[in-house]
Amino acid sequence: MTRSTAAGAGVRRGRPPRGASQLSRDAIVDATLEVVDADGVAGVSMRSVARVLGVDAKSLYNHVDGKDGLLDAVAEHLLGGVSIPPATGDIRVDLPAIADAFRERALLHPEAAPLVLTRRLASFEGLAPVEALLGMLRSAGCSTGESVHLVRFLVASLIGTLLREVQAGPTLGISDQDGIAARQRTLEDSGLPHVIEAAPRLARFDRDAEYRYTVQAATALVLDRVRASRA
Amino acid sequence: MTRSTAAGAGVRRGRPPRGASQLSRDAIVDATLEVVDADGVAGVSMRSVARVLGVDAKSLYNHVDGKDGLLDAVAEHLLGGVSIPPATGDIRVDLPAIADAFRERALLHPEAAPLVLTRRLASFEGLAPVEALLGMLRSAGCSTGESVHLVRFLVASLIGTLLREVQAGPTLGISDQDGIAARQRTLEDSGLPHVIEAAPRLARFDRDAEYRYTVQAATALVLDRVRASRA
DNA sequence: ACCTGAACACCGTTCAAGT
DNA sequence: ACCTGAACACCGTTCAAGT
Repeated sequence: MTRSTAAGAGVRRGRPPRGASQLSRDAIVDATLEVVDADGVAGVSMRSVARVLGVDAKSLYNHVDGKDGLLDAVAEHLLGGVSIPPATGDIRVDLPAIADAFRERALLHPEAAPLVLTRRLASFEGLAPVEALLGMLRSAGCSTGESVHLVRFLVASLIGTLLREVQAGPTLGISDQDGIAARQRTLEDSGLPHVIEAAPRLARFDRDAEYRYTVQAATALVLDRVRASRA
Repeated sequence: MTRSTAAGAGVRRGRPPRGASQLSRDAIVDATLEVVDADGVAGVSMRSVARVLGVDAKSLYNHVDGKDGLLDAVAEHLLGGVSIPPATGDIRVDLPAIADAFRERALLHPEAAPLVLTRRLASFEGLAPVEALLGMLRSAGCSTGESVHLVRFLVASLIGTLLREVQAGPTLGISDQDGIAARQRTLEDSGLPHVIEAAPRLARFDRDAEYRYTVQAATALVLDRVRASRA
C-alpha cells in the first residue's frame, strides 16, 4: 500500500526476504523505515520491526544496539545520504542548493523526519552539509570562527523550519479547509490584538512558501555577514 | 535529591500530598515535572507519575487525556508561563527580551525542553511571544504578511537553536574535556578539509555564546528587513 | 556466528464495579 | 464524581541454550 517509490541508495530494493535468515543491519533499517512510513515513529517497536522481517524481535539485538541504537541507525542512514551539487561560487545559488539537498533527504520519509532532525544533532553522519557550508563561507572570505557560528545558525534555522514543516503537515496546510477555519477562530478568540489582526495569515501555512522564505532570509543574512567580514 | 529550586508559578509549592485523594490536573502536571527532572521524559509513565502522587495510574485518566494528553499538558503549562517585559520600541532591546523570556521558560526544566520545543508547535499556549513579535514588527512598519513570515522564521530559528542547546548540554559543552578531545579527533578523521580546519572550533560548544550569536544575527536580519519594508 | 524459548519487569488503557 | 481491581494486549531486554 505505502509502496514508497524512492528507496534509499542501498543495493536491495524490494522488501527483504521474509522467513529466510537474511538478517543484516541494512535490512533492519529498511524494515524500520517501512514501519515508520506505515505507522509513524510511535509504531516502531523491536517486535513490529521483527515482524516485517519475519524474525524474532530478539534477533535484532545481534545487529543493532537496542531500540535506541536502531533509531539512531535510521537517522544516520538518512542523514548519510545527503548529496550536495558542486559549488558554483555564488552564495545565492549554493546556499539554497545545500539547504534543498538536506531538506529533500530529511523529508524522504516524512514520518521519520523528527528522528533525523532531533536525534543526533551532534552526530557526524550529517557532516556533508556542514562541509559544504563551511567551504562556501570560507571561500567568500569569512574567518573560521565566523563561519562556524554562521553554520550553526543556518543549520538551527533550517532544522527549526523543517521541524515545523513536518508538524504542520497534517494539521495545518492547505488540505484541511475546516481546520483552517477553526484555527482562525481560535486565534481570533485569543484576545491578543496583533494575533487577531494577523489571524487569517497565521491560520494557513504553505510549506513550500515558508521554506523558500527561510532560505531567502538566510541567504540575505549570509550575504550581509560576508560583506561585513570583507570590510 | 533533585529538589529543584524554582518551581512553576503555581500556588502549591512542595510535593503534592501523598496518599490523600487530592488529585487534580495541576498536581499531576507538577508530579510529571518531578519525574522529568529526575529521569527525563523517557522516565515518564502513567505509573511513574502516579507513584509520585501515591495513587493508582488509572486515576490519572480522570484528569488527563492519556499519556499523550499528559505530555501536552506539561508543554502547555511551561509555554503558558512565558512572561515578556513591556516593549521599549527599540528592536535591539525588545527582540532579545522576547527571545530571553521564551528561552528562560523553555529551559526551566531542561529535561522537559524537547517537549516544549517540539510538541505543540501549532499550539496556542505559546501565543504571548508571537503577539509580542508581531507588535514589534508592525509598529516598526512591516506589513502584516511580512511580519507573519518573519515571526515564523524567528521562532523556527530560536527553536532550532534551543533544541541544539539542550542536546549539546551533556555531550558537548565545556564540562567534558575528554569528550571535546574525542570529538575533535573524530572530526579530524572525517577527511573533509573545511571540517578538519574548523575542528577545534566545531568540537567545543558554548551554549550561552551560541544563543547570543543567534539573537544578534536575528536582530540584524530584522533590522535589515524593517529598513527594506520602509523603502 | 547468529537465532530463539523462557522469563522478567515493565508498559497504556478499558471497563465494570465500588465509594 | 472520582478511585480502583481485574484484565488485556502490548513493551524492551537478558541469558542460556540450541544450530
